[in-house]
Amino acid sequence: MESYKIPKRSVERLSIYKRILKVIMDAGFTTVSSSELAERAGLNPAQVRKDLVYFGQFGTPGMGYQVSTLHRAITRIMGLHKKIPVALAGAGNLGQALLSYQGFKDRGFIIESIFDNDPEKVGKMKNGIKIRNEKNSSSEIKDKKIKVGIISTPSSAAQSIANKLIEGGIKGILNFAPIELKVPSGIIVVNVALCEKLEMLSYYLSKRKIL
Amino acid sequence: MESYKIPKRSVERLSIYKRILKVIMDAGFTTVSSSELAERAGLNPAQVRKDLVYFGQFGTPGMGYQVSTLHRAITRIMGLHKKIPVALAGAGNLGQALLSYQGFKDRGFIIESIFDNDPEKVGKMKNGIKIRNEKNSSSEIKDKKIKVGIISTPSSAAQSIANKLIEGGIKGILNFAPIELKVPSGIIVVNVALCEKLEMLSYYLSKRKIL
DNA sequence: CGAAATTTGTGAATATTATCACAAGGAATT
DNA sequence: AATTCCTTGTGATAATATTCACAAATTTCG
Ligand SMILES: NC(=O)c1ccc[n+]([C@@H]2O[C@H](COP(=O)([O-])OP(=O)(O)OC[C@H]3O[C@@H](n4cnc5c(N)ncnc54)[C@H](O)[C@@H]3O)[C@@H](O)[C@H]2O)c1
Ligand SMILES: NC(=O)c1ccc[n+]([C@@H]2O[C@H](COP(=O)([O-])OP(=O)(O)OC[C@H]3O[C@@H](n4cnc5c(N)ncnc54)[C@H](O)[C@@H]3O)[C@@H](O)[C@H]2O)c1
Repeated sequence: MESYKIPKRSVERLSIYKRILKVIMDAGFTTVSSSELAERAGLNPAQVRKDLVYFGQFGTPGMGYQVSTLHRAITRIMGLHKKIPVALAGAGNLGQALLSYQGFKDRGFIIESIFDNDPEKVGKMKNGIKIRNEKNSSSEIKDKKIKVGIISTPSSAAQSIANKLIEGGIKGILNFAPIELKVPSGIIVVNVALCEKLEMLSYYLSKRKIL
Repeated sequence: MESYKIPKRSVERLSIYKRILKVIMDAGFTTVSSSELAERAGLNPAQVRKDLVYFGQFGTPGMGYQVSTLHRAITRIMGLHKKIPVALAGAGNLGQALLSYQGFKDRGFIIESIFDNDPEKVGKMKNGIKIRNEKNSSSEIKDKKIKVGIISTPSSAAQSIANKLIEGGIKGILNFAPIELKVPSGIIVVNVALCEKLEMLSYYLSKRKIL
């Protein structure tokens, strides 16, 4: 049923290749080899080729890859060629940083709804949108047909807001709260494990007797 | 030279176990089994046991793990039992969110220096610290003996600020800029690949014809 | 045009990670 | 104290992921 088994890591790297291709393209180069890409991404050239071949044959032996063609192909493969409306739950410190992040817009992710439960915040405008009460999130998401949600509430509220988003029709969640969300099958959750990363850093530095 | 090869993933999961143990401890339980931990972390019980055994034998057959003992052990293994001074480069949207994040303090990460290059920001106070000009970052870090840095500048500035931090004696970097930093061997970089995560979400949703 | 130089795509070989499955250890129960 | 019931730690096995290495394709250059 699944189109071949493509490693999750390969998908994540696709995003990295796209970013690097953009840089190369802007620098005026028209072709690039797998070893050049690998060098810039800190990977093995064979891995770059394997990753790309999961999605099609983009290269020309003796020459490499057409930068703009490959960039466009990856953009399309990842579904980034059209705008994606997004709902944001939790307009706190992190939520507001995400709201004003240009990089999301550049990639086509448009935040179209914002939810919070703080009466101080509900009703206020942010980035041209009115912050709504999280109680109404399901129906608003349903109305706006939004499929992607970002959770940046405290972890205590994350599961309940996830349920509401899903009830409203959200199919994919980017979760910043340090908690494993329980979701029905078919719903995709991607966690941004920020604290874990910092703690990993602490581990490696401690091990080397640096801290 | 390296003490056994412990998978990076195991280290990251250690951090997850610690978080879950805290929840279980606060709920008043004194012991926990690998299957309970696995259930809550969305993992396989054997994996939980394997992960823990990399670091020591903490369990009692027939009973499981002593919650508080294991929590303390992990905290120590990860070097989180003492305060860790941190330098933050880039006091923009994200940087300011990180600054006011209680979770970092709770985990012992104390931001003691902030650098920016925006004359509007330099000199202003944030969380009780004066934002310094990034030009002076090396010497200030050297003076304060800070070993951990967080980079939340635009990616165009990330490499140069990384160089300065390292020059000042920083050994570990948590990097939010979407770029692969080049660093001397011995310096540890952990990337928070936020855009990649969102793009992955887009990919999986597109593949399922949801977007 | 033909030879040399590149560089892809890929099967095979490694290496790494995750899961299974069970003997052995210890707790709880009678 | 014997029995039953759990649950660990771990060797064996399976699944994944990465790297090697090379034939085939194509460009470049003489
Ligand atoms: N800020 C960071 O740098 C950072 C770093 C790592 C992880 N995180 C995680 O991200 C999440 C957000 O962090 P933050 O610093 O922005 O916290 P915050 O407290 O500043 O913001 C949380 C926001 O969520 C709102 N909220 C609470 N309950 C809600 C509900 N039921 N529905 C909708 N909104 C609700 C609050 O009113 C607040 O505006 C937390 O889970 C935190 O652990 C944050
Ligand atoms: N904000 C987000 O939600 C988000 C999400 C994903 C990734 N990121 C990444 O995080 C980084 C920061 O994002 P942001 O939204 O906070 O950007 P921002 O523009 O709001 O902030 C960047 C800050 O860095 C400062 N700066 C610039 N050059 C500097 C230098 N050489 N030394 C010190 N400081 C310098 C700027 O003055 C500014 O204050 C970027 O690389 C961005 O791609 C941000």
